[in-house]
Amino acid sequence: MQALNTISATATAQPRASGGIESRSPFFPELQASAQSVQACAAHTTVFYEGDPAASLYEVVQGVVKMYKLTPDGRRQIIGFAFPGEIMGSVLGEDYTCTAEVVAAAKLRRLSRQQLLRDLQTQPGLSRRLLDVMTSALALAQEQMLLLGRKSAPEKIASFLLDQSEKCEERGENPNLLFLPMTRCDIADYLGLTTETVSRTISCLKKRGVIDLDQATRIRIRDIDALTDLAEGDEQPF
Amino acid sequence: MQALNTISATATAQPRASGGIESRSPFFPELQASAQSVQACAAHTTVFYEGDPAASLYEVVQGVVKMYKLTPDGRRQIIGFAFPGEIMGSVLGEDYTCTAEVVAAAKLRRLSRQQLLRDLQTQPGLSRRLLDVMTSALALAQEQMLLLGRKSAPEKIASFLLDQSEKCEERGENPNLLFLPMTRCDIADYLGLTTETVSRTISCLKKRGVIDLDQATRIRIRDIDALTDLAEGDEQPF
DNA sequence: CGGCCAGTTGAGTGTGGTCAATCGTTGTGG
DNA sequence: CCACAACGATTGACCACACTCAACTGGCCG
Repeated sequence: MQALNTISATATAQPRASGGIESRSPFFPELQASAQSVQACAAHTTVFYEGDPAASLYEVVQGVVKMYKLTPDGRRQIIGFAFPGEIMGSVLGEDYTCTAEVVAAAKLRRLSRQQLLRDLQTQPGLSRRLLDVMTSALALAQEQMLLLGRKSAPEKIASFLLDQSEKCEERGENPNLLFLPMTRCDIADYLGLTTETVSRTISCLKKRGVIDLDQATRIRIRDIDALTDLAEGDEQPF
Repeated sequence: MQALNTISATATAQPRASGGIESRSPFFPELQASAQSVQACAAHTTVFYEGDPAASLYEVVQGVVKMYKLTPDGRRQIIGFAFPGEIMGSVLGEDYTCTAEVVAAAKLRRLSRQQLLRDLQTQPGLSRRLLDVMTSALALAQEQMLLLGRKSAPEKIASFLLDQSEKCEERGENPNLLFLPMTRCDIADYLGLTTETVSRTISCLKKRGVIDLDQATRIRIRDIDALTDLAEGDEQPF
């Protein structure tokens, strides 16, 4: 399966900014053996394709990668964004279940799946950590299903911004100043909306004074309580 | 969780009409120790609540259980239906991430999570099997995100019916004769629709001759190719 | 300067939701 | 045993939220 929107991998220098996002330590420190290499990938590079044999897993060291699935006619659903410290691909799945494409210039640590499978036998703690990763991935997926199936556009946007804010906080950054390296179209495909609706809803939030933005990729949260209320559907959307 | 159906697919005995779907062997045969008991649960019984401490895991031996999440104002998203052979709850999560409620009279085998955690240390193959279960659960969740975010109502219904048909086939039953123990409202909450839309779409499929139904809970697939085309969005919905 | 792309904004439409009435089945109590 | 209540399913009329199509803006780079 090929991605429709696989834009030519022009090595465009990503407009700064993702510099701050970097994981401090490898996620699986015990796996130096199976770590093949750390490679740098420019934006729009496709790391792997859905349906291809899953030879490797990748740990995001720096940058952001989006994972998505496509319908036969080209509609896209972004499954998630992988930030530094996160793992893409699964140990036991024979094929990739989604396509991974670099959003903001990234460094990826490649792990051999075969090697990992062998390590599973010898390293007792490893499967436990993998289980841990998958447990939270599954919980996140369930939360996203609730969002996709039952939330309105304003609720989706508010939830997304709050999630990003939390991620910022976990990285020790200012949770009120979000840098969003993905495009409006990416956000739309993540939330089950269109670019226009994303743009409109964000404009509306700005007009209300809930958020503020100078550039499209940089959002300041002014009223986090209003955002929380909106995410939970407590408040009138418009 | 298709991997869960790696149970003996030999037997074809399909007992009593009201959903006497039953798995013949426990999913974790090595876990007789941690298996507390097998309890019978009537329809509408709640097995566990989202947010409660996850003391136990449950294997569905017979019947069907739905798992769902709620928004603060009561909207519901069904995360999945658990059929015989499938596991509910996770080993490493401290709290349940969703609520589980019996759809069709069920028998559930309870497994102590504490005991399972201990068994993880001593039984080398166990974590591998758990990883396997979670891997397919995650793949399924991703597929469902694509459905919820990007498919139209007819595509959702068609996809759902095909999924159910596949499940039938894996159980060794007639894949063209579906028994759906869940209500239209359950189906709607699983697909991110309303009961009315589910009902309308099913009626439309019937009118077109794609499916046939005498009772609401029993659907015969007459034209599986048309259904496949519809699920992929190849065909005009109406 | 001009092309390109992401983003924004506007106008109009349509899919699916809301509200409401009716039908059909099941189960219960007089 | 039948009447009736309760509930799920179906169908219709209408509406609104989000999508489509389109125009325009602003930033970036050749």
